[in-house]
Amino acid sequence: MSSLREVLAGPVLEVAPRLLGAVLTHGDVAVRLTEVEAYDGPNDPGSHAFRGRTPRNAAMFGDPGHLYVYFTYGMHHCCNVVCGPPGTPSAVLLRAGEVVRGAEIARSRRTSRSDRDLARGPARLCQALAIGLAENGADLTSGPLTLELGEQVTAVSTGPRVGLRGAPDRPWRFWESGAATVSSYRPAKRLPPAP
DNA sequence: CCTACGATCGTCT
DNA sequence: GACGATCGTAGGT
Repeated sequence: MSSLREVLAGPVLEVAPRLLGAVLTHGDVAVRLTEVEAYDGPNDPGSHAFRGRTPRNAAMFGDPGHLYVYFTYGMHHCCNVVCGPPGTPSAVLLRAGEVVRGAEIARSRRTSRSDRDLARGPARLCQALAIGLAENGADLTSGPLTLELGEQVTAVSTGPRVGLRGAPDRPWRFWESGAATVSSYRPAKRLPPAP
């Protein structure tokens, strides 16, 4: 049986689907992951690390098994699990999951009508788990934030990533087939019609 | 169900 | 100075 850190140190495209079914816990709230996206560091025009290391993305260049959290759209946070061999800035964006513990608390943090939507979407997942910049770089093998691999999910679907422009479409989004909590797909803004 | 749009600010050009 | 790994609401079908 391999440790979490060993698994996360593998190639990002192998790690990402293995995270489906894993449970991320922060204090009293826990979320079982149903949708993730792979970001392959320097080879990936869609990755925050594509243009090298900056203060914001520094956590991606750290050891696997840590969190990379960023702030976007002036109001939302998204979180990634850093993976790949140490120093390779690869990460898996946690896009959605189902709240399996602490639903009461998660509900109080969110303005959502249904429990299904509590952690459905990357920023909602962060809200439900109270993950913000304070958690950037957090070690997932100790402390209040922990990640536990679950039973391997066998029914996995793949498709293009969400919300990206300027990156070739790569089927690097993975979700548990049929899961109710998978985020709704919003295609990237369409280009204006050619003249 | 769907598409459209405003919010709001850190980051990098 | 432009834009974003998004969300919630509004309104139409």
